[in-house]
Amino acid sequence: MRLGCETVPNGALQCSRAAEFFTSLTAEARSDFQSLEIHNDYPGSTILFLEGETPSRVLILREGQSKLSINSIGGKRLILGIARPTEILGLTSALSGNPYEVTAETMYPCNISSVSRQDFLSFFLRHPVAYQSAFREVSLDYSRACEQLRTLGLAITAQAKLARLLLEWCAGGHETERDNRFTIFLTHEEIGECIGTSRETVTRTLNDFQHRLLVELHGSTLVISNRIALERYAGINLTRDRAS
Amino acid sequence: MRLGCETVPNGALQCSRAAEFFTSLTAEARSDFQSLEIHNDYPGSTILFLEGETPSRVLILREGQSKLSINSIGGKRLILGIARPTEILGLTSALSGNPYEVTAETMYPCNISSVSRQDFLSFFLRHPVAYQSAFREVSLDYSRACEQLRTLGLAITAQAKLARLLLEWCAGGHETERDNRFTIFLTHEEIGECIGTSRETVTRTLNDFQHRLLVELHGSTLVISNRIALERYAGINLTRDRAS
DNA sequence: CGTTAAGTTGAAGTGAATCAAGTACCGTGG
DNA sequence: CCACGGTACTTGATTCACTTCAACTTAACG
Repeated sequence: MRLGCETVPNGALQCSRAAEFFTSLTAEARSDFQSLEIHNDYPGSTILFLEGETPSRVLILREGQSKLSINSIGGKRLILGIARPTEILGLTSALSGNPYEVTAETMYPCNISSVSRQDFLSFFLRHPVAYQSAFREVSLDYSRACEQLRTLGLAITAQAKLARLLLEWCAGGHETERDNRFTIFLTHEEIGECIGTSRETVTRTLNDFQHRLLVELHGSTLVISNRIALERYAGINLTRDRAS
Repeated sequence: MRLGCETVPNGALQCSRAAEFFTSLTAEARSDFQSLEIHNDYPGSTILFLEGETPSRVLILREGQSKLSINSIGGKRLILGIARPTEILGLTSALSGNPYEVTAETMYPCNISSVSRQDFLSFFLRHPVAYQSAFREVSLDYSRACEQLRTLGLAITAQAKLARLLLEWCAGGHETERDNRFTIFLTHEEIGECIGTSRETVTRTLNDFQHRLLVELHGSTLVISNRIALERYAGINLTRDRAS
Protein backbone atom coordinates (compact mmCIF):
# COMPACT_ATOMS: atom_id res chain seq x y z
CA MET A 1 0.00 0.00 0.00
CA ARG A 2 2.93 2.29 0.51
CA LEU A 3 4.25 3.60 -2.73
CA GLY A 4 7.81 3.24 -3.78
CA CYS A 5 10.14 5.29 -1.75
CA GLU A 6 11.54 7.08 -4.78
CA THR A 7 8.27 8.35 -6.11
CA VAL A 8 6.16 11.06 -4.61
CA PRO A 9 2.49 10.31 -4.97
CA ASN A 10 0.64 12.86 -7.01
CA GLY A 11 -2.90 11.93 -6.10
CA ALA A 12 -5.03 13.52 -3.45
CA LEU A 13 -2.78 14.71 -0.71
CA GLN A 14 -3.49 14.78 2.95
CA CYS A 15 -2.73 18.23 4.09
CA SER A 16 -3.56 20.90 1.61
CA ARG A 17 -3.05 24.32 3.03
CA ALA A 18 -5.45 26.99 2.04
CA ALA A 19 -3.06 29.84 2.54
CA GLU A 20 0.62 29.90 1.98
CA PHE A 21 3.18 32.04 3.56
CA PHE A 22 4.77 33.50 0.50
CA THR A 23 1.83 34.25 -1.72
CA SER A 24 0.80 37.17 0.45
CA LEU A 25 4.22 38.79 0.43
CA THR A 26 5.25 41.46 -2.00
CA ALA A 27 7.50 40.42 -4.87
CA GLU A 28 10.27 42.44 -3.31
CA ALA A 29 9.96 40.73 0.05
CA ARG A 30 9.85 37.38 -1.65
CA SER A 31 13.07 37.92 -3.54
CA ASP A 32 14.62 39.27 -0.36
CA PHE A 33 13.65 36.03 1.30
CA GLN A 34 14.96 33.93 -1.53
CA SER A 35 18.37 35.52 -1.18
CA LEU A 36 18.55 34.09 2.32
CA GLU A 37 17.68 30.53 1.36
CA ILE A 38 20.16 27.72 1.11
CA HIS A 39 18.94 24.71 -0.82
CA ASN A 40 19.70 21.16 0.10
CA ASP A 41 18.69 17.66 -0.85
CA TYR A 42 17.84 15.15 1.82
CA PRO A 43 17.31 11.42 1.42
CA GLY A 44 14.14 9.80 2.71
CA SER A 45 13.69 9.09 6.40
CA THR A 46 15.92 11.93 7.49
CA ILE A 47 15.18 13.66 10.75
CA LEU A 48 15.07 17.36 9.97
CA PHE A 49 14.61 18.42 13.56
CA LEU A 50 13.43 16.91 16.80
CA GLU A 51 10.77 18.19 19.16
CA GLY A 52 12.42 19.88 22.09
CA GLU A 53 15.43 21.06 20.11
CA THR A 54 16.21 24.75 20.12
CA PRO A 55 15.48 26.11 16.67
CA SER A 56 18.46 27.39 14.76
CA ARG A 57 16.84 27.77 11.37
CA VAL A 58 13.62 27.53 9.52
CA LEU A 59 12.99 25.07 6.69
CA ILE A 60 10.94 25.43 3.56
CA LEU A 61 9.87 22.19 1.97
CA ARG A 62 10.38 22.59 -1.76
CA GLU A 63 10.02 19.04 -3.01
CA GLY A 64 8.95 15.85 -1.33
CA GLN A 65 7.01 15.26 1.84
CA SER A 66 7.76 15.43 5.50
CA LYS A 67 6.11 13.69 8.39
CA LEU A 68 5.31 15.89 11.36
CA SER A 69 4.94 13.98 14.57
CA ILE A 70 5.10 13.99 18.33
CA ASN A 71 7.05 11.17 19.92
CA SER A 72 7.39 9.52 23.26
CA ILE A 73 10.50 8.00 24.70
CA GLY A 74 8.85 4.61 24.56
CA GLY A 75 8.67 4.80 20.80
CA LYS A 76 5.01 5.69 20.56
CA ARG A 77 4.31 8.29 17.96
CA LEU A 78 1.48 10.59 17.02
CA ILE A 79 1.49 11.89 13.47
CA LEU A 80 0.17 15.44 13.27
CA GLY A 81 0.30 15.73 9.54
CA ILE A 82 2.24 15.44 6.35
CA ALA A 83 3.90 18.61 5.13
CA ARG A 84 3.81 19.32 1.41
CA PRO A 85 5.89 21.53 -0.84
CA THR A 86 5.83 25.25 -0.01
CA GLU A 87 5.15 24.53 3.62
CA ILE A 88 7.36 26.10 6.24
CA LEU A 89 8.63 23.85 8.97
CA GLY A 90 9.42 25.22 12.37
CA LEU A 91 8.09 28.70 11.72
CA THR A 92 6.53 29.15 15.14
CA SER A 93 9.60 27.98 16.96
CA ALA A 94 11.99 29.96 14.83
CA LEU A 95 10.11 33.17 15.51
CA SER A 96 9.51 32.64 19.19
CA GLY A 97 12.75 30.89 19.97
CA ASN A 98 10.90 28.21 21.88
CA PRO A 99 11.81 24.57 21.31
CA TYR A 100 10.26 22.79 18.36
CA GLU A 101 6.83 21.43 19.20
CA VAL A 102 7.09 18.59 16.75
CA THR A 103 9.54 16.33 15.01
CA ALA A 104 9.95 16.60 11.25
CA GLU A 105 11.20 13.71 9.15
CA THR A 106 11.44 13.36 5.39
CA MET A 107 9.33 10.57 3.94
CA TYR A 108 10.92 10.61 0.51
CA PRO A 109 13.95 12.32 -0.92
CA CYS A 110 13.26 15.99 -0.39
CA ASN A 111 14.54 19.29 -1.61
CA ILE A 112 14.49 21.71 1.24
CA SER A 113 15.74 25.22 1.61
CA SER A 114 16.74 26.60 4.95
CA VAL A 115 17.13 30.05 6.41
CA SER A 116 19.07 30.63 9.58
CA ARG A 117 17.03 31.88 12.48
CA GLN A 118 19.19 34.99 12.55
CA ASP A 119 18.38 35.83 8.94
CA PHE A 120 14.78 34.87 9.42
CA LEU A 121 14.35 37.27 12.32
CA SER A 122 16.02 40.11 10.52
CA PHE A 123 13.78 39.44 7.55
CA PHE A 124 10.80 39.99 9.82
CA LEU A 125 12.34 43.22 11.03
CA ARG A 126 12.66 44.42 7.44
CA HIS A 127 9.20 43.13 6.52
CA PRO A 128 6.96 43.27 9.57
CA VAL A 129 4.02 42.61 7.31
CA ALA A 130 5.24 39.04 7.20
CA TYR A 131 3.86 38.62 10.69
CA GLN A 132 0.45 38.61 9.13
CA SER A 133 1.41 35.66 7.00
CA ALA A 134 3.07 33.98 9.91
CA PHE A 135 -0.08 34.48 11.91
CA ARG A 136 -2.11 32.80 9.21
CA GLU A 137 0.26 29.85 9.12
CA VAL A 138 0.10 29.25 12.84
CA SER A 139 -3.64 29.69 12.80
CA LEU A 140 -3.83 26.83 10.35
CA ASP A 141 -1.58 24.68 12.47
CA TYR A 142 -3.74 25.50 15.44
CA SER A 143 -6.91 24.56 13.59
CA ARG A 144 -5.43 21.27 12.59
CA ALA A 145 -4.34 20.58 16.13
CA CYS A 146 -7.87 21.27 17.35
CA GLU A 147 -9.27 18.96 14.72
CA GLN A 148 -6.95 16.23 15.89
CA LEU A 149 -7.87 16.90 19.48
CA ARG A 150 -11.46 16.32 18.44
CA THR A 151 -10.50 12.99 16.96
CA LEU A 152 -8.41 11.88 19.90
CA GLY A 153 -10.45 13.41 22.68
CA LEU A 154 -14.04 13.07 21.55
CA ALA A 155 -14.16 10.15 19.17
CA ILE A 156 -13.95 7.29 21.61
CA THR A 157 -14.07 4.25 19.36
CA ALA A 158 -11.47 3.35 16.80
CA GLN A 159 -14.22 3.30 14.19
CA ALA A 160 -15.08 6.92 14.84
CA LYS A 161 -11.45 7.97 14.73
CA LEU A 162 -10.73 6.20 11.48
CA ALA A 163 -13.94 7.43 9.90
CA ARG A 164 -13.01 10.98 10.80
CA LEU A 165 -9.54 10.55 9.36
CA LEU A 166 -10.82 9.14 6.09
CA LEU A 167 -13.35 11.92 5.69
CA GLU A 168 -10.71 14.50 6.49
CA TRP A 169 -8.34 13.02 3.93
CA CYS A 170 -11.07 12.92 1.36
CA ALA A 171 -11.94 16.54 1.97
CA GLY A 172 -8.28 17.46 1.65
CA GLY A 173 -7.99 16.45 -1.98
CA HIS A 174 -10.96 18.40 -3.23
CA GLU A 175 -8.94 20.69 -5.41
CA THR A 176 -8.65 18.36 -8.34
CA GLU A 177 -12.03 16.71 -7.98
CA ARG A 178 -14.37 16.73 -5.05
CA ASP A 179 -14.85 13.05 -5.52
CA ASN A 180 -15.25 10.41 -2.89
CA ARG A 181 -11.96 8.82 -3.74
CA PHE A 182 -8.39 9.43 -2.80
CA THR A 183 -5.08 7.63 -2.55
CA ILE A 184 -3.83 6.33 0.73
CA PHE A 185 -0.08 6.57 0.86
CA LEU A 186 0.47 5.77 4.48
CA THR A 187 0.95 2.32 5.95
CA HIS A 188 -1.56 0.93 8.38
CA GLU A 189 0.98 1.55 11.05
CA GLU A 190 1.21 5.21 10.13
CA ILE A 191 -2.55 5.51 9.93
CA GLY A 192 -2.68 4.11 13.41
CA GLU A 193 -0.17 6.72 14.49
CA CYS A 194 -2.44 9.42 13.13
CA ILE A 195 -5.40 8.41 15.26
CA GLY A 196 -3.70 6.76 18.19
CA THR A 197 -4.61 3.16 17.56
CA SER A 198 -2.65 0.02 16.83
CA ARG A 199 -1.75 -1.24 13.40
CA GLU A 200 -3.99 -4.28 13.80
CA THR A 201 -6.97 -2.20 14.75
CA VAL A 202 -6.57 -0.17 11.57
CA THR A 203 -6.65 -3.34 9.50
CA ARG A 204 -9.69 -4.67 11.31
CA THR A 205 -11.62 -1.42 11.26
CA LEU A 206 -10.87 -0.86 7.60
CA ASN A 207 -12.12 -4.36 6.82
CA ASP A 208 -15.13 -3.74 8.96
CA PHE A 209 -15.93 -0.61 6.94
CA GLN A 210 -15.62 -2.59 3.73
CA HIS A 211 -17.92 -5.33 4.94
CA ARG A 212 -20.46 -2.70 5.88
CA LEU A 213 -20.10 -1.27 2.37
CA LEU A 214 -19.01 2.11 3.68
CA VAL A 215 -15.79 2.16 1.69
CA GLU A 216 -14.08 0.23 -1.08
CA LEU A 217 -10.39 -0.33 -1.43
CA HIS A 218 -8.81 -0.81 -4.85
CA GLY A 219 -5.11 -1.09 -4.33
CA SER A 220 -4.20 2.05 -2.49
CA THR A 221 -7.24 3.95 -3.73
CA LEU A 222 -10.01 4.31 -1.23
CA VAL A 223 -13.54 5.05 -2.37
CA ILE A 224 -16.12 6.27 0.07
CA SER A 225 -19.22 4.50 -1.16
CA ASN A 226 -21.55 5.50 1.64
CA ARG A 227 -20.53 8.87 2.92
CA ILE A 228 -23.64 9.41 5.00
CA ALA A 229 -23.10 6.25 6.97
CA LEU A 230 -19.39 6.94 7.34
CA GLU A 231 -20.18 10.38 8.66
CA ARG A 232 -22.56 8.82 11.11
CA TYR A 233 -19.70 6.73 12.42
CA ALA A 234 -17.35 9.69 12.45
CA GLY A 235 -20.00 11.97 13.76
CA ILE A 236 -19.12 13.12 17.16
CA ASN A 237 -22.40 11.61 18.25
CA LEU A 238 -20.78 8.99 20.32
CA THR A 239 -22.68 8.49 23.46
CA ARG A 240 -25.08 5.75 22.67
CA ASP A 241 -26.56 5.90 19.23
CA ARG A 242 -24.01 3.50 17.87
CA ALA A 243 -24.94 2.72 14.29
CA SER A 244 -25.89 -0.92 14.23
CA MET B 1 -13.55 20.51 45.93
CA ARG B 2 -15.04 23.09 43.67
CA LEU B 3 -14.93 26.50 45.26
CA GLY B 4 -17.96 28.62 45.72
CA CYS B 5 -19.46 29.80 42.50
CA GLU B 6 -19.31 33.42 43.54
CA THR B 7 -15.67 33.52 44.42
CA VAL B 8 -12.81 33.35 42.01
CA PRO B 9 -9.94 31.33 43.39
CA ASN B 10 -6.78 33.29 43.81
CA GLY B 11 -4.33 30.46 44.28
CA ALA B 12 -2.15 28.97 41.65
CA LEU B 13 -3.99 29.13 38.38
CA GLN B 14 -3.94 26.66 35.61
CA CYS B 15 -3.19 28.58 32.50
CA SER B 16 -0.74 31.35 33.02
CA ARG B 17 0.22 32.95 29.77
CA ALA B 18 3.75 34.12 29.40
CA ALA B 19 2.97 36.82 26.90
CA GLU B 20 -0.09 38.96 26.68
CA PHE B 21 -1.55 40.64 23.72
CA PHE B 22 -1.69 44.17 25.00
CA THR B 23 1.57 44.55 26.84
CA SER B 24 3.49 44.63 23.60
CA LEU B 25 1.36 47.35 22.05
CA THR B 26 2.19 51.02 22.22
CA ALA B 27 0.28 53.12 24.71
CA GLU B 28 -1.41 54.85 21.82
CA ALA B 29 -2.56 51.62 20.22
CA ARG B 30 -3.79 50.39 23.55
CA SER B 31 -5.96 53.42 24.16
CA ASP B 32 -7.18 53.16 20.59
CA PHE B 33 -8.22 49.62 21.36
CA GLN B 34 -9.87 50.56 24.61
CA SER B 35 -12.08 53.04 22.80
CA LEU B 36 -13.54 50.12 20.86
CA GLU B 37 -14.34 47.98 23.86
CA ILE B 38 -17.79 47.51 25.29
CA HIS B 39 -17.85 46.11 28.80
CA ASN B 40 -20.37 43.62 30.05
CA ASP B 41 -21.02 41.45 33.04
CA TYR B 42 -21.97 37.84 32.56
CA PRO B 43 -23.24 35.40 35.16
CA GLY B 44 -21.52 32.06 35.64
CA SER B 45 -22.13 29.20 33.24
CA THR B 46 -22.87 31.49 30.32
CA ILE B 47 -21.96 30.31 26.85
CA LEU B 48 -19.95 33.14 25.30
CA PHE B 49 -19.68 31.47 21.92
CA LEU B 50 -19.94 28.01 20.45
CA GLU B 51 -17.47 26.18 18.30
CA GLY B 52 -18.58 26.34 14.70
CA GLU B 53 -20.23 29.74 15.05
CA THR B 54 -19.13 32.50 12.73
CA PRO B 55 -17.24 35.06 14.77
CA SER B 56 -18.85 38.46 15.00
CA ARG B 57 -16.71 39.89 17.74
CA VAL B 58 -13.71 39.28 19.91
CA LEU B 59 -13.87 39.05 23.69
CA ILE B 60 -11.39 40.14 26.31
CA LEU B 61 -11.76 38.45 29.65
CA ARG B 62 -11.36 41.16 32.26
CA GLU B 63 -12.54 39.42 35.41
CA GLY B 64 -13.46 35.83 36.14
CA GLN B 65 -12.62 32.66 34.32
CA SER B 66 -13.82 30.97 31.21
CA LYS B 67 -13.75 27.33 30.26
CA LEU B 68 -12.52 26.63 26.74
CA SER B 69 -13.69 23.32 25.40
CA ILE B 70 -14.48 21.19 22.40
CA ASN B 71 -17.79 19.39 22.48
CA SER B 72 -19.49 16.52 20.74
CA ILE B 73 -23.13 16.19 19.98
CA GLY B 74 -23.32 13.28 22.36
CA GLY B 75 -22.43 15.52 25.26
CA LYS B 76 -18.82 14.45 25.55
CA ARG B 77 -16.51 17.34 26.19
CA LEU B 78 -12.79 18.01 26.07
CA ILE B 79 -11.55 20.95 28.10
CA LEU B 80 -8.68 22.71 26.38
CA GLY B 81 -7.98 25.16 29.11
CA ILE B 82 -9.23 27.81 31.47
CA ALA B 83 -8.91 31.38 30.29
CA ARG B 84 -7.86 33.98 32.82
CA PRO B 85 -8.17 37.75 32.93
CA THR B 86 -6.47 39.66 30.09
CA GLU B 87 -6.86 36.71 27.76
CA ILE B 88 -8.46 37.26 24.40
CA LEU B 89 -11.12 34.80 23.36
CA GLY B 90 -11.73 34.07 19.72
CA LEU B 91 -8.79 36.05 18.41
CA THR B 92 -7.83 33.57 15.72
CA SER B 93 -11.35 33.23 14.45
CA ALA B 94 -12.07 36.92 14.54
CA LEU B 95 -9.02 37.69 12.44
CA SER B 96 -9.41 34.89 9.95
CA GLY B 97 -13.18 34.86 9.82
CA ASN B 98 -13.22 31.10 10.22
CA PRO B 99 -15.64 29.53 12.66
CA TYR B 100 -14.65 29.36 16.30
CA GLU B 101 -12.52 26.33 17.03
CA VAL B 102 -13.69 26.06 20.60
CA THR B 103 -16.57 26.81 22.88
CA ALA B 104 -16.15 29.41 25.62
CA GLU B 105 -18.23 29.37 28.76
CA THR B 106 -17.96 31.48 31.89
CA MET B 107 -17.24 29.51 35.04
CA TYR B 108 -18.00 32.32 37.44
CA PRO B 109 -19.51 35.74 37.05
CA CYS B 110 -17.25 37.48 34.58
CA ASN B 111 -16.54 40.94 33.40
CA ILE B 112 -15.82 40.81 29.73
CA SER B 113 -15.28 43.46 27.13
CA SER B 114 -16.06 42.88 23.52
CA VAL B 115 -14.97 44.44 20.25
CA SER B 116 -16.92 43.90 17.07
CA ARG B 117 -15.08 42.01 14.40
CA GLN B 118 -15.43 45.02 12.13
CA ASP B 119 -13.70 47.30 14.62
CA PHE B 120 -11.16 44.64 15.43
CA LEU B 121 -10.12 44.26 11.81
CA SER B 122 -9.88 47.98 11.26
CA PHE B 123 -7.77 48.21 14.39
CA PHE B 124 -5.33 45.80 12.79
CA LEU B 125 -5.31 47.92 9.66
CA ARG B 126 -4.38 50.95 11.74
CA HIS B 127 -1.87 49.01 13.82
CA PRO B 128 -0.42 46.21 11.72
CA VAL B 129 2.19 45.69 14.42
CA ALA B 130 -0.57 44.03 16.40
CA TYR B 131 -0.18 41.02 14.13
CA GLN B 132 3.02 40.29 15.94
CA SER B 133 1.12 40.12 19.21
CA ALA B 134 -1.62 38.09 17.60
CA PHE B 135 0.98 35.72 16.29
CA ARG B 136 2.37 35.25 19.75
CA GLU B 137 -1.07 34.53 21.15
CA VAL B 138 -1.85 31.88 18.58
CA SER B 139 1.58 30.37 19.02
CA LEU B 140 0.78 29.90 22.67
CA ASP B 141 -2.57 28.33 21.87
CA TYR B 142 -0.82 26.05 19.42
CA SER B 143 1.76 25.02 21.98
CA ARG B 144 -0.93 24.20 24.45
CA ALA B 145 -2.81 22.18 21.87
CA CYS B 146 0.35 20.20 21.12
CA GLU B 147 0.87 19.57 24.80
CA GLN B 148 -2.64 18.24 25.08
CA LEU B 149 -2.14 16.12 22.00
CA ARG B 150 0.82 14.61 23.79
CA THR B 151 -1.34 13.79 26.76
CA LEU B 152 -4.18 12.37 24.74
CA GLY B 153 -2.19 10.72 22.00
CA LEU B 154 0.92 9.43 23.71
CA ALA B 155 0.02 8.87 27.32
CA ILE B 156 -1.98 5.69 27.07
CA THR B 157 -2.94 4.98 30.64
CA ALA B 158 -5.16 7.18 32.76
CA GLN B 159 -2.37 7.35 35.29
CA ALA B 160 0.00 8.87 32.79
CA LYS B 161 -2.57 11.38 31.63
CA LEU B 162 -3.47 12.51 35.10
CA ALA B 163 0.15 12.67 36.19
CA ARG B 164 0.91 14.89 33.21
CA LEU B 165 -2.00 17.14 34.00
CA LEU B 166 -1.02 17.55 37.63
CA LEU B 167 2.55 18.36 36.73
CA GLU B 168 1.41 20.82 34.14
CA TRP B 169 -0.88 22.53 36.60
CA CYS B 170 1.86 22.64 39.16
CA ALA B 171 4.25 24.19 36.69
CA GLY B 172 1.62 26.78 35.77
CA GLY B 173 1.61 28.39 39.19
CA HIS B 174 5.32 28.90 39.45
CA GLU B 175 5.10 32.66 39.50
CA THR B 176 4.20 33.01 43.14
CA GLU B 177 6.21 30.09 44.41
CA ARG B 178 7.71 27.23 42.53
CA ASP B 179 6.38 24.95 45.16
CA ASN B 180 4.98 21.51 44.71
CA ARG B 181 1.54 22.58 45.77
CA PHE B 182 -1.41 24.15 44.04
CA THR B 183 -5.15 24.46 44.35
CA ILE B 184 -7.43 22.30 42.30
CA PHE B 185 -10.56 24.20 41.41
CA LEU B 186 -12.07 21.80 38.94
CA THR B 187 -14.40 18.95 39.75
CA HIS B 188 -13.34 15.39 39.08
CA GLU B 189 -15.71 15.44 36.19
CA GLU B 190 -13.97 18.46 34.70
CA ILE B 191 -10.56 16.95 35.34
CA GLY B 192 -11.74 13.92 33.45
CA GLU B 193 -12.82 16.19 30.62
CA CYS B 194 -9.32 17.63 30.49
CA ILE B 195 -7.66 14.29 29.93
CA GLY B 196 -10.43 12.31 28.30
CA THR B 197 -11.27 9.91 31.09
CA SER B 198 -14.34 9.29 33.19
CA ARG B 199 -15.12 10.93 36.49
CA GLU B 200 -14.74 7.65 38.35
CA THR B 201 -11.33 6.98 36.88
CA VAL B 202 -10.14 10.37 38.10
CA THR B 203 -11.23 9.50 41.63
CA ARG B 204 -9.61 6.11 41.51
CA THR B 205 -6.37 7.28 39.96
CA LEU B 206 -6.07 10.17 42.37
CA ASN B 207 -6.56 7.78 45.28
CA ASP B 208 -4.05 5.46 43.74
CA PHE B 209 -1.50 8.28 43.61
CA GLN B 210 -2.14 9.04 47.25
CA HIS B 211 -1.73 5.45 48.32
CA ARG B 212 1.55 5.35 46.46
CA LEU B 213 2.55 8.52 48.30
CA LEU B 214 3.02 10.46 45.10
CA VAL B 215 0.65 13.23 46.09
CA GLU B 216 -1.26 14.45 49.11
CA LEU B 217 -4.63 16.10 49.10
CA HIS B 218 -5.62 18.57 51.79
CA GLY B 219 -9.01 19.91 50.92
CA SER B 220 -8.60 21.25 47.44
CA THR B 221 -4.87 21.73 47.81
CA LEU B 222 -2.75 19.15 46.11
CA VAL B 223 0.82 18.58 47.17
CA ILE B 224 3.19 16.66 44.97
CA SER B 225 5.21 14.76 47.53
CA ASN B 226 7.19 12.61 45.13
CA ARG B 227 7.73 14.52 41.96
CA ILE B 228 10.28 12.13 40.55
CA ALA B 229 7.94 9.20 40.77
CA LEU B 230 5.05 11.23 39.43
CA GLU B 231 7.15 12.28 36.49
CA ARG B 232 7.99 8.67 35.90
CA TYR B 233 4.30 7.94 35.60
CA ALA B 234 3.71 10.97 33.45
CA GLY B 235 6.86 10.38 31.53
CA ILE B 236 6.07 9.57 28.01
CA ASN B 237 8.02 6.40 28.60
CA LEU B 238 5.02 4.24 28.35
CA THR B 239 5.87 1.12 26.53
CA ARG B 240 6.56 -1.35 29.26
CA ASP B 241 8.53 0.01 32.13
CA ARG B 242 5.44 0.54 34.20
CA ALA B 243 6.54 1.74 37.62
CA SER B 244 5.60 -0.98 40.03
C1' DC C 1 -31.85 20.47 58.06
C1' DG C 2 -33.12 19.10 53.78
C1' DT C 3 -31.86 19.20 49.03
C1' DT C 4 -28.61 18.96 45.41
C1' DA C 5 -24.07 18.35 43.49
C1' DA C 6 -19.79 16.00 44.02
C1' DG C 7 -17.17 12.24 45.35
C1' DT C 8 -16.52 7.18 46.41
C1' DT C 9 -16.60 2.33 45.74
C1' DG C 10 -17.74 -2.20 43.78
C1' DA C 11 -19.14 -5.24 39.99
C1' DA C 12 -19.83 -6.26 35.32
C1' DG C 13 -18.99 -5.56 30.50
C1' DT C 14 -16.16 -4.32 26.55
C1' DG C 15 -13.19 -2.28 23.09
C1' DA C 16 -8.89 -2.29 21.84
C1' DA C 17 -3.92 -3.51 22.86
C1' DT C 18 -1.03 -7.11 22.80
C1' DC C 19 0.78 -11.45 21.47
C1' DA C 20 1.38 -14.82 18.09
C1' DA C 21 1.35 -17.02 13.75
C1' DG C 22 0.68 -16.79 9.22
C1' DT C 23 0.02 -14.63 4.42
C1' DA C 24 0.73 -11.35 0.59
C1' DC C 25 3.66 -8.32 -1.62
C1' DC C 26 7.91 -6.41 -3.71
C1' DG C 27 12.48 -5.72 -5.00
C1' DT C 28 16.88 -8.12 -5.31
C1' DG C 29 20.13 -11.24 -6.69
C1' DG C 30 21.17 -15.92 -7.92
C1' DC D 1 12.59 -17.22 -13.81
C1' DC D 2 12.49 -18.33 -9.15
C1' DA D 3 14.37 -18.35 -4.44
C1' DC D 4 15.09 -15.06 -1.07
C1' DG D 5 14.50 -11.53 2.58
C1' DG D 6 12.21 -7.81 4.23
C1' DT D 7 8.17 -5.24 4.96
C1' DA D 8 3.45 -4.73 5.24
C1' DC D 9 -0.79 -6.74 6.04
C1' DT D 10 -4.09 -10.20 8.07
C1' DT D 11 -6.40 -12.84 11.51
C1' DG D 12 -7.37 -15.19 15.86
C1' DA D 13 -6.85 -15.66 20.97
C1' DT D 14 -5.97 -13.58 25.17
C1' DT D 15 -5.67 -9.94 28.41
C1' DC D 16 -6.50 -5.67 30.58
C1' DA D 17 -7.59 -0.92 31.59
C1' DC D 18 -11.20 1.69 31.43
C1' DT D 19 -16.15 2.68 30.94
C1' DT D 20 -20.48 2.05 32.51
C1' DC D 21 -23.94 1.18 35.83
C1' DA D 22 -25.53 1.35 40.35
C1' DA D 23 -25.71 2.23 45.11
C1' DC D 24 -23.96 4.85 48.53
C1' DT D 25 -21.44 8.58 51.27
C1' DT D 26 -19.95 13.06 51.84
C1' DA D 27 -19.91 17.91 51.29
C1' DA D 28 -21.95 22.37 50.25
C1' DC D 29 -25.39 25.78 50.77
C1' DG D 30 -29.74 28.14 51.39
